[in-house]
Amino acid sequence: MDHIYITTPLYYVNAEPHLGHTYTTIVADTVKRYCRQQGLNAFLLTGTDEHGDKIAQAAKASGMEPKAYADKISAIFRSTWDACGIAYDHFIRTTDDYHKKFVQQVLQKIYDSGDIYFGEYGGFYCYGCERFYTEKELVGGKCPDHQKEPAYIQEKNYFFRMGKYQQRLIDTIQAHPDLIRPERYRSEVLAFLREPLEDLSISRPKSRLEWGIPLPFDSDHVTYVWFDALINYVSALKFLGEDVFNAYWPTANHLIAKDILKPHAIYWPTMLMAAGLPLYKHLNVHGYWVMDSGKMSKSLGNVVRPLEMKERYGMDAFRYFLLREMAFGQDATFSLDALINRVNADLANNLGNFVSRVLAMQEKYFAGAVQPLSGEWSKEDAELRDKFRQAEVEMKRHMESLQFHRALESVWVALDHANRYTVQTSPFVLFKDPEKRPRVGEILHHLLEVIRTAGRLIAPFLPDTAKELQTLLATSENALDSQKPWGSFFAPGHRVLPPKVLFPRIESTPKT
RNA sequence: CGCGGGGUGGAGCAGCCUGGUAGCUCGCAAGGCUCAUAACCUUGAGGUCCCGGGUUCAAAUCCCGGCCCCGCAACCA
Repeated sequence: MDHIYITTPLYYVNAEPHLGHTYTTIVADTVKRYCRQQGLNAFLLTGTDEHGDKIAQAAKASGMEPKAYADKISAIFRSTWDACGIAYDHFIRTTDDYHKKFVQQVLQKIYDSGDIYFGEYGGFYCYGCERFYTEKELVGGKCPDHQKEPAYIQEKNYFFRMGKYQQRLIDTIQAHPDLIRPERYRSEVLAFLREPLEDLSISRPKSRLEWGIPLPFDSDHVTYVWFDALINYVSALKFLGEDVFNAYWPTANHLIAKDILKPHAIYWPTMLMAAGLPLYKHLNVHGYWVMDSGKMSKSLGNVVRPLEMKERYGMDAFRYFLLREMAFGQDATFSLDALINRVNADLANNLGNFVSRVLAMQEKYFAGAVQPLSGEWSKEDAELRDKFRQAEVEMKRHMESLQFHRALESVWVALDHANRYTVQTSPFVLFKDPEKRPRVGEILHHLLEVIRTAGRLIAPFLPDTAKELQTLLATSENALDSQKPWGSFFAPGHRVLPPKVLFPRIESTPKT
């Protein structure tokens, strides 16, 4: 396989980007960068979901047309991802013409094949909320928002024969154990599928919801969320060309949070089946960030704004925290204390300080000039190299199972060892004896290899830092991509730059 | 019997799928080093891995039961 297609969900434009959006997007970006580094053609899609009642209402509330409102919020998402350095390849909006057209094509196709029918839908409708409630949602028979009893109304809607594909879906999930992962979510889906699947309401009458894509076979109805929002994953590729679609679609890796598991694990594959399209390759599901609001400064409230985090701590520090702290699939706690702790311990102390000490010695002892490596390696030298080889192997394994926190951990195990090696070999002591200076040069050569290798390994996670490391090494060849073996990268005499503080220690929680 | 997750040294977590000396970060104690961002290195104290059964030569890890927390339950990642 030489392609991989990675998607984030389409973010609903009823709110500005928050921590949840940011996490999924950063994970997607990291996976893309990693795959690209592994030699794959990686394509990352993100975008915005812009239709629906909530948007129409929000637009009205701010005195705007729905499209103008969506334009505004969508632009905020896009510029946020740009500012965060997210390497997306295409940004799709569900209001894009090509998308609307494609959605209609798919609807027409499924309608023609008989899997969409006109039926009656009855339910408890609250005129205040302008939405239906299920019996379970009602509190004491009343709408939880308006404290009023909803009216039971019936309305004609179009339905997708989802139930028809239930068994095929179960069979598919069972035949492909890693279709939905981590496994807990697969189990959850299979558990849900033990109950009969009802058909899916996919339209709303225009009289009640205008802001949507009209059904091609009945202009009095518009598409309700599912067909509109999910199909983007395919429409974006189709828009870029049939060859792009053919190359990437079979490799699709969707990234989502657990709240939209059901639509992606059940509605979407059955829709694809009905449309005669192959299924995605993996559905990758992560957990929630739980706000530790007790430890958060008040002005931050419960909203973590990505740009604010970038401003305060730097994008890489923020990325590092998110990727290192959450075990993909499980919930994790977000707190500034934990973030500061991580940044100080792992980035400032372990990585940053390590780079400083190595470059400082290289500068002080040899004016930055790399010294030659003799054929004879000490036991420590070989062990150091092996630790990084091991880190690379483990990283690969953990990336394949989406365990980003473990992938990073394996690099830091090696970095810890590099700090230990520095003390064990003590070049700063040896240097005092002029006869031992060649050995000091060798040790530093190995330590520069550590910087190069660590830079390569962390590049998908901390792209800016990796670039800075490369700059400090000052090599003409791209140090982050080079596959040259340990010890053969630096030409003797090549000058590296003096140290620079990569991550300043954060002294205390800001109380702004 | 709605569904799911969790309960591991002072705090926060990983490990559990693929049983076999209980690991990480922070904090604490003592020492070392001086190249470095008051960093880095070494050592130490501290744990009935929620409880009770079971399987096994062996269980934090698998199975059964119980207790206690926490999310979700048709469109907030």
